[in-house]
Parts: sequence; C-alpha cells; structure tokens
Amino acid sequence: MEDVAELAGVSAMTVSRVLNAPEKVRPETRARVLAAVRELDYRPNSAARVLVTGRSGVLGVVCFDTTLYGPASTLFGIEQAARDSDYLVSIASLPALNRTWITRGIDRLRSQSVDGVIVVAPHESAAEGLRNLPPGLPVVDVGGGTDLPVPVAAVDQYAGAARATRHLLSLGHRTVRHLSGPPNWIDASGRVAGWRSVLEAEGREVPELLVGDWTAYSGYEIGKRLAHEPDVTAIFVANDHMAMGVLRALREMGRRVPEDVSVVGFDDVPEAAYFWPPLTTVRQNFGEVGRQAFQLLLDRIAGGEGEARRMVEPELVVRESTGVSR
Amino acid sequence: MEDVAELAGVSAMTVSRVLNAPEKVRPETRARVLAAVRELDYRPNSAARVLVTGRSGVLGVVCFDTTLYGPASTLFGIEQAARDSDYLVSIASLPALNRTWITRGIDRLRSQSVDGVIVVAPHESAAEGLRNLPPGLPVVDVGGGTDLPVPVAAVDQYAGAARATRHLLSLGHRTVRHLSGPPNWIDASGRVAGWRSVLEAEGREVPELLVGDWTAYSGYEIGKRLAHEPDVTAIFVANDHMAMGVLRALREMGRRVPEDVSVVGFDDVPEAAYFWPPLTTVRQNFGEVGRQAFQLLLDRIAGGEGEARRMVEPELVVRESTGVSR
DNA sequence: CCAGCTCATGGTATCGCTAACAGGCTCTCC
DNA sequence: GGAGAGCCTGTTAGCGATACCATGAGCTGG
Repeated sequence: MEDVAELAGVSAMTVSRVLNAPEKVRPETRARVLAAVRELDYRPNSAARVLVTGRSGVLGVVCFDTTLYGPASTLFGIEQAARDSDYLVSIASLPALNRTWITRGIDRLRSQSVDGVIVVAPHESAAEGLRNLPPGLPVVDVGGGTDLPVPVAAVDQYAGAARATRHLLSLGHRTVRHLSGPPNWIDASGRVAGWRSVLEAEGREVPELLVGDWTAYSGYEIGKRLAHEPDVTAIFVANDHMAMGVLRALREMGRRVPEDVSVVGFDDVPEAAYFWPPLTTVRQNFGEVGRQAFQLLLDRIAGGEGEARRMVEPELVVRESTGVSR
Repeated sequence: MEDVAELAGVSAMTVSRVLNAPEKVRPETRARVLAAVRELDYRPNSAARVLVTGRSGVLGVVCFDTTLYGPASTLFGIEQAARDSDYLVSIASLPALNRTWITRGIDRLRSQSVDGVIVVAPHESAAEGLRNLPPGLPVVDVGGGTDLPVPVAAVDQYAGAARATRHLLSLGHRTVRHLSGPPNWIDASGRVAGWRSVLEAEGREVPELLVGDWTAYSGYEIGKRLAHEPDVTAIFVANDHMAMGVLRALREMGRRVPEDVSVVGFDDVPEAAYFWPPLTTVRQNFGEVGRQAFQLLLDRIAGGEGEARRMVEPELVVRESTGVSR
C-alpha cells in the first residue's frame, strides 16, 4: 500500500480512503490512486483489514450433508446471494448431527472471524446447539423449528404436507398413508404434522406412520411392505428419492400407479418429472430459502432486530403419479 | 492473549508458544497456560495470526454449480478431508464458466489469504483460467485435462466410458450409440473419447454422436428421437440423470429395456439402483477425488513439487438395464 | 570452578491496514 | 479582509499475534 501511495504521490491513508470511501477523495486524486493500484496490481490484505475493523466479509455456513439435494440447493442459494453482496462463504460440515458438533462448527467459523453464521441443520439437535451461542455473533437458522433463539428461514413444511394430503383426499381416497423421514429431522416432523392435521380435520382414519431414512433404498423396502396391503390407495412420501423407491416397489409387486395407488413426493428434484410415472410432488424453493436466510443474516449483522422468521411457500406440482381412487 | 499471560504468570510470547509449539514449553508452565486459556475462554485471533505468518488455515474451492451431483459430492469430499486436517473451506461459486469468472473466483479467494485453491470446474474454460495464475498460490484442479499447469485429481473418464462400451459390445450389440454431455465439458469429451476408441478398436461403426445437457429433460427429448430408430439396441449415456430421461422415453415409445434396448449410465447416483429398470452405470467415487485433490494441495502448500496427477478408477456396476442383444 | 552448551522464557519489532484526530487550503459572507 | 465552515489530506497509534534475538538458569566436563 505504501508503494501505491508513493506512486500516486499521496499518503497511505488516502489510498485506504479511495478503497473504502471513494466519495471522500477528490476525483482527480482518486483517479491517480486507482491508476497506481492497477499499475502495481495492488490487493488489500484482508487479514490486516479484519484485524483493525473486526469485519471480514466472510460468512460461515454450518451444514451436515451437502450431497443431499435440499442442503446442497440451499447452500447454493446462500452462495449466490453472498456473491452478489461481495461476501465470501466458508463452510463447516459436520460429521454428525448433535449439539457438540454444531457448537464446534460454529466455533471453527468464529475463530476465522466470520461476520455471521447460517446453520443448515434441520434437525432437532440444532436447537440445543443454538441455545448458548457466543454473544455478539449473528446467527441465522435454516429450516428450524419455531422455538429457536435465532431468526429462521424455512419452507412451510406443514402447509406443503397439508396440500399434498388434501390433494390425495380430493381424488377420493379414503385416507392417506405417510412415509416420513427420520425422526428428529425438523422437515420430517413438520410434514408428519401437516399430514396428520388434515386427516384429523377431515375426520379420516390416521394410519400408522411409516418411517424411512430419506434414501430410495428405504422407500423401496417400505414400499414392498405397503404393496401387500390392498387397502392402501394413497401414499404421501416425505421426499422424492424415497418416493422413487416406493414407485419401484409398487410396480414390482404388480400394483399400478396411479390406477391402484397414488403417490405424492416432496422436494420436486429436477428428475421428478421423469420418474415412472412422473411424480406429483411438493416443490420447495431451496434457493429462495438460502437467499432469505442470507438477507436475515445481513440484517442482523447490520444490527437489526427485526423479523425472526421468513417462510417460503411450497407448491404442489401435480403430475401423473396421482389419480382418482378406483 | 495478554490477559491469559498475566493470569498464568508468563509473557504473551509463552502463551503463543503453548498454542503453536507446545513441546518448547515446560509441561508445568504449559499446564498453567492452558488452564488460563480455558478459564478465560481465550481464542486466538486468526486475522492477527494470518497477518504475521501469512498462513490462514483456509483453503478455497472454486466451483460452478454445487447442486449437480458430481461437484456437490466432490466438494463434500474436500470438506471432510479439510476438516480432518483442521482446514476450513471457503467457496467461490461462479455465475458462469469462463476464463474471466474463474480468474475472478480465484482472486476473490486469494484476497482472503487462502493457503491454496482447488478448482472444481471440469470445463475447457478452466484451462484458460488456470494459464496465468498468481505466482506463489498453490492451485489444484479437479477433473481437468492433461495439459494443465497445475496438479489434477480426476476420475478416469476414458477408462470408465471404455468399460461401459465394452460391456455393451460383449452382450452382442453390433455397435453403441452415445449420448454425451455438453461440448467443452472435460468429463463429456473424455467419455466420448473412451467410447469412440473402443468402437474403433473393435472395428465397429461409430454412429453419430448425440449431445445433451446433463438434464433428465434432454435425455428424454433425445431418447424420443432414438426410440424411432429400430437399429438402436445399445445406448451409453454420459450421466445417470440423462439416462433416466432416456429410459422413460424408450418406455413411452414402447421399446423395452433391456429386451429391445440396453442402456448404460454414468455416475451411479444413489438412486440409480431404483430406476426402472435398475440402471447399469459407471460408478465414480467423487468423495475420493475430493480427498485426493486435498492431498495434492496439501503437498503443494508444503512446497512439494511431486505428483501432478491422481487418477481415480471408475467401476462398472451392472444392473438390469443391460441385456444380451436380441 | 568456569567455559560453553542447552533449554525455557522474555523483549521488541513488525505484519498491513484503518480510526481518530490534526492541519492546510479554499471559499463564503458580512 | 478576516473569521468561520467545509473539504481534502496527512500523522499517529494500535488492532493481536509471531519472528527473531537476547537473556539467564542449570548442566556438563576438563
């Protein structure tokens, strides 16, 4: 920086000002400095800047498994929003979902002086991990429950599940089975709640809950069991990958979709329209959730104490895997 | 740090040593310092450390679309390896794949004093972006070609495609059609080359190349066209998602898989075993690629000039979408 | 008993930048 | 024409750590 200052015939302070508050420098001086910056290919040292300002322009994301479609898409949304605002994103992935690791992840990021942290761990353990946060560190949660001490951006799982369930009932099905995600996942329990509430509101029997682990494999295994129950005519599956396994199991066992059984998924992965049959599902706009989370975080970093929750509405996408009850 | 030093009755310098070179401090003193560290919940300020040492413990990843299965899995592998070595990962995603953006992504990371950069952009433009790198910055590429000026970790696409093609020929098919990924993607051209070379080596006709864009949609559209060509009995598709579209198109047009047409995919996404029919495909161990890339980068950071290329072998996974030619 | 070594620790300078204040210049306006 | 208000720009100090060298204690060996 000293060199740039010398080349431009000004002091280091002026160079600093050109970079941080250009309007405070006379245009002519500014031009000379910028020319010198280019000439020497000068780049400010962010470590030094962080040291004195305390702000780094980096935000941290704590996440679990970024190969899952939802978290990966959310992360991507966050990254895009961050790029547009000249933030950089550091990620701390967790080997397991529990309080200890979440706390450790946040610590790891904090030690790098991130300006804020977004936690993408839609699991009950996240709540514990967010209980006693280091004071002064802005934190936002993605997909968490309502009882968190931090702002939350999330898709309204309850509403999405309710829509899926109502759709099936409206086709004439007596009731709807639900294959849920693993217990303790916030998304999973939100979908269970939405499903159950619609059945209860409509006075339908609430059948036994089935529990998978998000994988197509678990959908397939549980689907085989379901295929043996002749009174099952409508299944709401908690994500598209499990739904894919269910579709295959039903087909193998000779039950036609949608003639014999209707199936609804959740997520609307890009491939859902190419399942056999094309899958009716609930679209979640993960990218939008990521962007909302980033906005919430920006607000907190700026000292805002405003909104604590931003819900993104899911959308039912009707394709060919659902049909009227026989 | 001063406070810790005082509480432990030592100088700041000793505290620093306890944290960076514990063996140089008498065990007894070390214990006192560590106790003080815990008591005050002291955390070193990484910015200050970076300022003086020049090393940050952060590595950067430049990537394109982290919602794609391959890049997401690779990123995850890198992150896991990094965590195990106490590195943090910053990501810079690119709005478009070209020289300018890649350079800008690297610059963005460099301005944060990352210790090294891994570029996950298996596209020809990456090569240009890697031509004139800032000197002194260790860079490793993932999935790039052979002519890069930096070390590369990659899956051997050529070998994988060759295996897939030979598998189809061994089932008695006269020749094999190939639906490739978009031009200029390294993976895509590697697979094309492997496919073509086997056909030529076996003296088979090399049919016109078909080109998709990695999406199930493009697979579906091109699959519909292929379904009309009765002499097509074997298709090697450049990724599983496109293969899924092809499967659906063939089915819709009344062509049975594998009885009439055999289909092989590439990637082995977790769902491939639940396609209809279960997809024969080429498994790529993306996680391993990520880990190898990280190892290469660590080596470069440490000043190594060793190996420039680490190939990960893909594996043919035979399922039910391929069968003997009629 | 002391030169000469090792080992543990401390003092000081410095990394590159910006906050806070200081000062000089121009301009306005009575 | 001079006080006062702006506007630019410069000077100084310090952010929190580590590199480097100095220092003193304890030990070895002739």
